[in-house]
Amino acid sequence: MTLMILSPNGSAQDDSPRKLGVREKAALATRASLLRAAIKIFAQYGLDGGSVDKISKAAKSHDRMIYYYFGNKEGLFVAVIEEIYKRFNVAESKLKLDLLDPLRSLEKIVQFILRYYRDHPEFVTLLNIENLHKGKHIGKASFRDYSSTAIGVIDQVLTTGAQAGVFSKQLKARDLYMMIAALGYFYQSNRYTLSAFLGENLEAQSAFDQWENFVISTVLKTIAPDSSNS
Amino acid sequence: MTLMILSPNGSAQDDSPRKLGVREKAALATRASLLRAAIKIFAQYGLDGGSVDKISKAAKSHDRMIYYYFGNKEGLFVAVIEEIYKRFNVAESKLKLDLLDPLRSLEKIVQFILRYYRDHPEFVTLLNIENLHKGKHIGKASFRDYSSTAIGVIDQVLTTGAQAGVFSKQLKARDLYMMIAALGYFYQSNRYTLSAFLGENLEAQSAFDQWENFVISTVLKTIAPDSSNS
Amino acid sequence: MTLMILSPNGSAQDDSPRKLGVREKAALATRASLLRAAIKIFAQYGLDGGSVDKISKAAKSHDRMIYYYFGNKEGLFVAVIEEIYKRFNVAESKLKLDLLDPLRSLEKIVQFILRYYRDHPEFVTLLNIENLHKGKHIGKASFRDYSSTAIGVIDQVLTTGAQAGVFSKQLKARDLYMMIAALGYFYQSNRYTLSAFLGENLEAQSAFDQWENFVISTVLKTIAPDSSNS
Amino acid sequence: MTLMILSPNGSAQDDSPRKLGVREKAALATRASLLRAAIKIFAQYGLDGGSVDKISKAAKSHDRMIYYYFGNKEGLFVAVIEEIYKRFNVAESKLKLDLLDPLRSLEKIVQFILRYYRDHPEFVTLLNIENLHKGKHIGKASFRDYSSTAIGVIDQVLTTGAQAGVFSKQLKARDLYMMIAALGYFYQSNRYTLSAFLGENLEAQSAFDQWENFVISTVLKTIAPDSSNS
DNA sequence: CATGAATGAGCTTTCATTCAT
DNA sequence: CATGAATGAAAGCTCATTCAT
Repeated sequence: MTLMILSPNGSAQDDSPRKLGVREKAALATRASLLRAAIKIFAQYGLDGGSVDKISKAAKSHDRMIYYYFGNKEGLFVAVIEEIYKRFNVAESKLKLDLLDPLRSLEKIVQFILRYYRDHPEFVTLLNIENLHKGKHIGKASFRDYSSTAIGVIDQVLTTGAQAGVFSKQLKARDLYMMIAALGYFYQSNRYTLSAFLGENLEAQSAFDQWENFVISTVLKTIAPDSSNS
Repeated sequence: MTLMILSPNGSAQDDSPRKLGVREKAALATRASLLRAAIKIFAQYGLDGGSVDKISKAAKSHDRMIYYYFGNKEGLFVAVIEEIYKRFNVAESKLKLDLLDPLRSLEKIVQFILRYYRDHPEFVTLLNIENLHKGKHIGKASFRDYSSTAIGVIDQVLTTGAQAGVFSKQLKARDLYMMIAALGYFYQSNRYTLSAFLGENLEAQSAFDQWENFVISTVLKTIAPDSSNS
Repeated sequence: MTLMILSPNGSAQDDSPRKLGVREKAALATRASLLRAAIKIFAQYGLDGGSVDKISKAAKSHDRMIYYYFGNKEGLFVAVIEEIYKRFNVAESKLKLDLLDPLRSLEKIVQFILRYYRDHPEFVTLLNIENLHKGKHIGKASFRDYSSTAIGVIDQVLTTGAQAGVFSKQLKARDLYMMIAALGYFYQSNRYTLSAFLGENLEAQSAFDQWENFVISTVLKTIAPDSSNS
Repeated sequence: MTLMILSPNGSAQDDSPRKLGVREKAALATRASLLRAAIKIFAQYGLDGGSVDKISKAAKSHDRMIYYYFGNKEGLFVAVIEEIYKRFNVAESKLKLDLLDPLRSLEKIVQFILRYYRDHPEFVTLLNIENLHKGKHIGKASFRDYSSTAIGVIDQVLTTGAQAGVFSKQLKARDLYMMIAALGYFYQSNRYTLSAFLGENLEAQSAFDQWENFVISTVLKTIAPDSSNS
């Protein structure tokens, strides 16, 4: 469920639902359909603007079903937050890193994060919505500490790199993680106001590529051993 | 109207309104009061959640006045976006930088941005809202290109620093500006979800101080001349 | 569904709803009640003046139900137009005419139309409203071409009368129909301004009787074979 | 002020405003402009839909002026009703009839009425609106009995025709007037619903011409001496 | 497991009108 | 003679949610 370190333990399947009846299957399908629609509609219209009606119609279901499966609108949004983190984690877990090459690993991590944000704007949007609501729902979501594992991986990379003498020893994994996330997130999240100000379309492929290169080089500079101290 | 470079030309007073009648004064007060209330309420409840009723009541005025002065709710929000940018700019213009000391200047710019975001959460929140609406309103706002002047200042600092041999010549001001903004903005904007994940309260003074130091040192590392290239 | 020609085929029951549950019955009652109230309120206050609130209250229901059953106010008005035409048609279909007596048939048709307008002022009023709105709703209503069948009957009467030598052959049924409708409609529709001008109350029974006689005699003169041509 | 009978007494100028100051002129212009705008807007949007705001803007004036000149919205509508009757009368007064040719005179009267309705749809529309409001405003308007003079003229024509032996003696002028008005008015007023039903565009020139011919011939048949009675 | 019916509160906006200058 | 400011009521409509089958 996290950045995989060359050991594909794909066996982990906690919530294994064995042998579902046809009705249970249909029920799960309805639930999944509502959840998928909710992600789309909430990302598009916001939490207030995304009405249960819009969602149930997008899912080709009925309002009532949302209450049936998620209790109420808030419960649905909690499930949405859970789901998008789960998806992020699943994607993250498919990242294959070679700890023997920490520089390359770090580059890959940066690339993964920046591109995930770019390719999943609903993830960014929904996190923004949640922060606008002061993190009210995330506390009610039930998931194991995902992000910390991501930080753990960065920590491992940092440690390996430091041992190899290519990285500075003083850096905290948390800071580096936040730095990468910030540089990727901000670019995506604020692309509309930024584009207006910079007079430049940040959604263009070239702009993104340039930014990605900048972030990678900045991150590498950040972890480089202090030359004046050596 | 921008980062002031040691030349306090505070005299500029463009739209000087001379001799207002008592009615005109009251009218301006009503408008200003509505705008102030709108900033507060929109930041608190969002664009959908911040009803014209809540706003007009917070301003001790009436719904109708919003339509009188701003046309409609959207016009009010456009005015809000304009206003918060104006405020940011006014604050920015009070920053006094000594170009002879580019390192210190850069440090001050970073500090200013990070602390402005921290001390004006409504600025961050409202920009998020605007981005959630795909920058729909900012295009309708009428203001001179603010951010580019900010970038201009950074550009000057970078050039001065490069001439003095303390900065790398290859860095683009735009990238550096975005980097600083991203690191400051993300910390503030995503503090709720981040706090949940890191298991750490990012609103604590110590957490902020630590992050500020990290950002300053990272920025300085980023602009440092490439030692291997020297 | 039209002027019945002595063949009472009252059996026709197309949309037979068999065995309704108690809920479904109540639902239909709610819908019907809203529609009835809408006819009354729209006729009384006009389309703008007849608020959904007034209507729902008159129907002892709730605003929301109008949107539930009719989509919006406009949809409700479309349903109203449909309904009043349907009612007119039902009444029309009960008219029993003897084609062997075309003179008497024509007289009966004139009487029916004039008296229907008089006894159903809401029909006239609502048609006026619709024309004030340039026929915007009638296009959205779904009904089989009613009026043309009415014209068809007049056509039959005219043909029969012409064959019997009592009617002129040159008259178009459409023109005769419009003439009768015009004479009946105008009297009812414009009775307020007319009364003011003529200084005479057109709502008095005697005034109506006199007008009815005038219309009948005029119609008969109109269809009479041209004496100079005989 | 009425159907002129070959005696152009154009001298009648009651409300002669002699020598206006420049301010008084401007004031009258404002008033006239508002009135003109009101006719247009009321005809277009109805009494409820035609807001004082729309009207004052269309007149390039201000809401307040409506209250200044007409007291309130109702007063404005009363003035509108007055104005359109006045206009109709002015047009009517320009009709030149030769009483020595009653047949031709009648034809001309029919033509005048039908064409006036066609060319001044706002007249028809506004009368409809007034009738929808049960003639509430017309009573408050101050004008001399216009329509009765029209009837008077028809009466003269009828008398002359009867004396000449070409018209029936039994016809009442009022009935004939109402008949002509009805046939012209209904065609114009109900053209939208009629067009929908007849499947024929009544606004086409050819349709109007045909109807005009029908009305003229019908009117002539109506006043023809009863051949069986002669 | 799913659905149509119902509810009451809330939303943005427009309205006719009056006030103060 | 004209204007900007202000007001309170009401409009059409959407909302999240619950009820009864």
